[in-house]
Amino acid sequence: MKRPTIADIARRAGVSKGAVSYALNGRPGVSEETRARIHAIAQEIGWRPNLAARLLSGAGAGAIGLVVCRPARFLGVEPFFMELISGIEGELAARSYALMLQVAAGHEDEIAVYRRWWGEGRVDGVILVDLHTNDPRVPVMEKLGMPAVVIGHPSAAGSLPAVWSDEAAAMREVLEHLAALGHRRVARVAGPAALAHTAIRDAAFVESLAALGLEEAPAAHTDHTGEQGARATRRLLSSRSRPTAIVYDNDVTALAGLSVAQEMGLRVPAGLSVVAWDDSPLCQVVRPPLTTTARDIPASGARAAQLLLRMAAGEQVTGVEDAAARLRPRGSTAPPP
Amino acid sequence: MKRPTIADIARRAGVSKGAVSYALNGRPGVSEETRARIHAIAQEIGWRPNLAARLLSGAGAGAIGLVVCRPARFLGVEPFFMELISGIEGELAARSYALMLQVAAGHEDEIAVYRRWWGEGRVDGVILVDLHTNDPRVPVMEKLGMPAVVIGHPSAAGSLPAVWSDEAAAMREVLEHLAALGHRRVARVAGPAALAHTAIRDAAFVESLAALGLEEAPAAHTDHTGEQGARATRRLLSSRSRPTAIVYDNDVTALAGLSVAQEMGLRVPAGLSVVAWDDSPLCQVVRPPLTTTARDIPASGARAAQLLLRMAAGEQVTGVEDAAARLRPRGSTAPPP
DNA sequence: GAGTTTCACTGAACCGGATCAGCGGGACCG
DNA sequence: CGGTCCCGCTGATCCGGTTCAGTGAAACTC
Repeated sequence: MKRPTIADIARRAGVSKGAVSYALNGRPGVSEETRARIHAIAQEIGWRPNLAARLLSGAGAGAIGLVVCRPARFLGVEPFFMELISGIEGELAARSYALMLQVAAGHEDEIAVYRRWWGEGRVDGVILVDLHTNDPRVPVMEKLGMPAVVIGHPSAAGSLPAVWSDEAAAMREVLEHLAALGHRRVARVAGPAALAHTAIRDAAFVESLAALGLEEAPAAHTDHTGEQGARATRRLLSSRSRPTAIVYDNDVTALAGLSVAQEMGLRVPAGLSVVAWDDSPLCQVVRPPLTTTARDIPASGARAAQLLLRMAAGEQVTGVEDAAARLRPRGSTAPPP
Repeated sequence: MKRPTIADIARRAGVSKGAVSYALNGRPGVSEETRARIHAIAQEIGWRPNLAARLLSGAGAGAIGLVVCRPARFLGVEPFFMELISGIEGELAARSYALMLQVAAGHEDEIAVYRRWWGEGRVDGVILVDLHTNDPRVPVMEKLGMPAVVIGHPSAAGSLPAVWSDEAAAMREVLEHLAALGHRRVARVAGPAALAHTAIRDAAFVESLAALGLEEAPAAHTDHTGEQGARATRRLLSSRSRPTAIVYDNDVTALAGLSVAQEMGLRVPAGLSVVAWDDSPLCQVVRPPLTTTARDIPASGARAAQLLLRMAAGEQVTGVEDAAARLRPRGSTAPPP
C-alpha cells in the first residue's frame, strides 16, 4: 500500500540511493547496465517521484496558477476561459506540468491567493487575465519576484511579459466592414470600463469612426452579462437617433442584443446589423449567425504558458504579439435599411 | 528574497525550531507569551509554511483534482463546468485547498493523470464527472485506494460515494408539463449514449411517455454540440410524423434546435415547443426564452468537494442525493398547433 | 611499473517542516 | 526537605528525493 521510494529501489538493486537518483534522472555516474536494471525495477514496483521530496530539494513546483476573478454566474457562459485553459493545458500536459485554478471574488482575494501560492511554493508562476488599467496585481507580482505572464495589452502589464493581439486593428476592420455596407450610425455596447482592453477598444472605436467619417457615438459599458447587454440595446434602439448597427464586446451581450432587437420588431440584419466579439459556437448556433471577430484563444493560452515556463526556468523573456482578430462576416450584418 | 523558514523565526525568537513548530500549529508545549512572540515574528517576516516540507512530513497535498474529458472546442460553451468549478472552489477556498485542473483527451489519458497525481502525492483526491456506464475510471480509483467522489448516479459509481439528483423525476416533470399542454408526439435529442446519465434519461423518457399515454419515440443521440443538435432537429422536423415538442439534453443543442426550427419556418412555441436541460443564462437570453430544467450545479460541486475532503481525512462517507432538477417553464413551450 | 585519470558508485549532508524523547527547573505533596 | 509531577523547551530524527565530496578499482600514460 505504501508508495515505493528510491530507497526501496536501491535495496532491491543492491546500490545506493544516490546511484538510483542518477540513474532515474538520466545523469552520468552509473553504467548503462545498472541504469537499465534500476529502470526495470522502478517500472516493476510502480515507482513515481514524490513531488514533495523533489520540491524540497529545490526543484520547481511543476505547476502554474490561474486565478479567475469574475462572478461565478457569469463565468459559465463565457467560453473564453475554457478555451484559454485548454490552450494552456496543451502546453503544460506535454511537460507534465499541472494547472492550479482558483476563482476569486476580487483583486484583493486574487492577490492573497498569489501570495499564498508563492509562499507555499505551490506554483512556479501565474498567468494574469482581465487586466485593468493600473492593475494592482502587476506591482505585486513585480515585488514578489513571481514569474507572471499577462494576457492582454503590454500597456497595462508593467514590466511583465504580455501576450496580446491588436484589438485596435480588429475594431478598425469591423467598422470598415460596416462602413462599406453603408452604415453611418454605429453604436457600441462595451464591457466594463475598468478593463484595459475595453479602454483600448473604446479608443479604437472613436478613432475609427472619425477616420471613416461615421457619426460620433459613445460606448455603453456593461458588465458583460446578457441582462445589461439587453438593457443597453433597448436603450439604444429606443433612442431618437437609433443606430443601424451595434458592435458588442462579447458574444453573450450580442446574443442578448439580438433577442431584444427581434423582440422590438427589428429584423436582423435587415433592420439592424449586429457584430459580436470573440467568436464562439454560440455565434453560429443562433439565427441569423452572428458576424464576429475571431482569434485563436487557445493559441494565446498556449503561448502564454510557454513564456511562463521559460520565465520560471530563469530565462529572460519578452512578450509576444499574437495575430490580430479577424472579422468573420456572417448573416447578422447587411446594408442599413 | 529567499523565503523565510521556521529556522529563521527560531533564530530571531531565540528558541528552537521545534518550539516554533508547536507555536505556529497551536499545539501545547509553549507558553502563551512565547507563542505570541513567535506569531508576531512570523507575521512580520511574512512566513508561510512550505508546502513541500509539510507534505513530506506526512500531511495531505492540500489540493484536489478535476479532470475534464471533453474536446476543447465544446468545453467552452458548456456552462456546466464553470458552474461546477465555482461550487467546488467555494468549499475549497474556505480551507485553503487548491484545485488542480486538467483537460484530457480520453479516459486512458484521464486515468494516466490520476495515476500520476496520486503517485506524486499532488492531490488528496479527485472528483469524477461524466460517468459512462461501466466507467473504467471507477475500478482504477478503487484499486489505487484514491479518494474519489462521483458526480452522477450511484449506479455507475461502484463503491465510490456519489452526488446525484433524480434525473428521472426531472424527465417526468418535463413530460407531464408537455402532456398537460396537450402534446402527444414528443421527441428527444439526447447526449452521447455512452454517458450514464443519458441512459438514465433515455429510460425515464420512454417510461414517462408510456405512463402518460404519449406516443412512443426514440432518442436521437448527439455529442452535445450545436451542429449535431441542429442536424438531429432537422431530421426530426422533416420526418413524416413531425413531433410537436422536442426535449433536449443540454442548452447548446436546444439553442441549435431552436434556430433550425425558426429557419424552417416553424414558430416557437406556436408551431413547436422546445425544452432545454440545465438552465444557463443562454436560455434566458434567446427569444423565446427556453423552458428548461434547472438545478443548483454549484451546490452539487460544493457537496462533492465536501464529501471528498472528509473522505481524504479518512472518514467513511456515503453519497448524497441532491434536490432533483425542477422544471422552469418559459416562453418556448405552449400547446401544440 | 609508478603515476594519473576515469569510471561507477557510496555515504552523508541538505531542503523545511513535524514529532518525539528527554531535560532542567519550579510547584506541589507528604 | 526530599520526591514527584508537569511545564516549557531543546536536540535529534524523520520524510524522500538531490547533490556533492570522496573512494576503490580499472584503464590509461609515459
